[in-house]
Amino acid sequence: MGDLGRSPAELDLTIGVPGLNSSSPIRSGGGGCNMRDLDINQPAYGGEEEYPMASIEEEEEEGGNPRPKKLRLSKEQSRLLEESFRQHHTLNPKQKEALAMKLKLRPRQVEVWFQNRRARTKLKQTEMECEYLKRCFGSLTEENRRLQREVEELRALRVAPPTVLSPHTRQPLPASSLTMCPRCERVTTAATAIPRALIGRPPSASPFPRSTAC
DNA sequence: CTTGTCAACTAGTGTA
DNA sequence: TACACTAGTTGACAAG
Repeated sequence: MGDLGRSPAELDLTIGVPGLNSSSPIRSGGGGCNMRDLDINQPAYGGEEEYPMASIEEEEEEGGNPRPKKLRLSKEQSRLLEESFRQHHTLNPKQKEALAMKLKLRPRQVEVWFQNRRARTKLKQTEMECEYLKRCFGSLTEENRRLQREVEELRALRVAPPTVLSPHTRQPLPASSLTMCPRCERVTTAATAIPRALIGRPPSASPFPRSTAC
């Protein structure tokens, strides 16, 4: 992250300049700056490949350099690579070669950049997925708790029969006087459920006629 | 000194 | 078998 916030003065200091001697690197603000004192076009690990911007160091250190110093791509190189990455996440050999030429890098560097870029993209996606799944887990846990409470409440209702007040006397009715609509399963009293047309029928008749229940 | 970033590496795997 | 890719790692470097 910190790299994105670089000051402009730090950026274009180490672009390979053909013919520039390594003993006189370009630096900003005079001497003493330890940032970006490298030519980004230096090949890594002694550079067995031959490429337009072969480094001075390559000539100097033929004999087994342990590991090259850290290279940093310039702002412009990064921008072009990002732009290319937006168009396609992988490169065929021709595209790689062309892009490398354009950026004055070795194809291997372009290839590595794309590999790392894909890895970063995937990591970011994984992190986002992780966040999403965490949120899902949270809401499902909450939903689960709510449903558990509901189950407990319904269990309690089954143990103790419901208390229904008489619409006439406002007194609790005995459970035996309650009946349930077969369609909507709503509990009601026999007295209120009997339609007027059925009044006078034998008590065995259902208060919910087949065609007119609820 | 610690930590985060990133170029560049190695090892392992899939594919034509 | 060669090549391209991914995952994991290393090491340089900057910033806090």
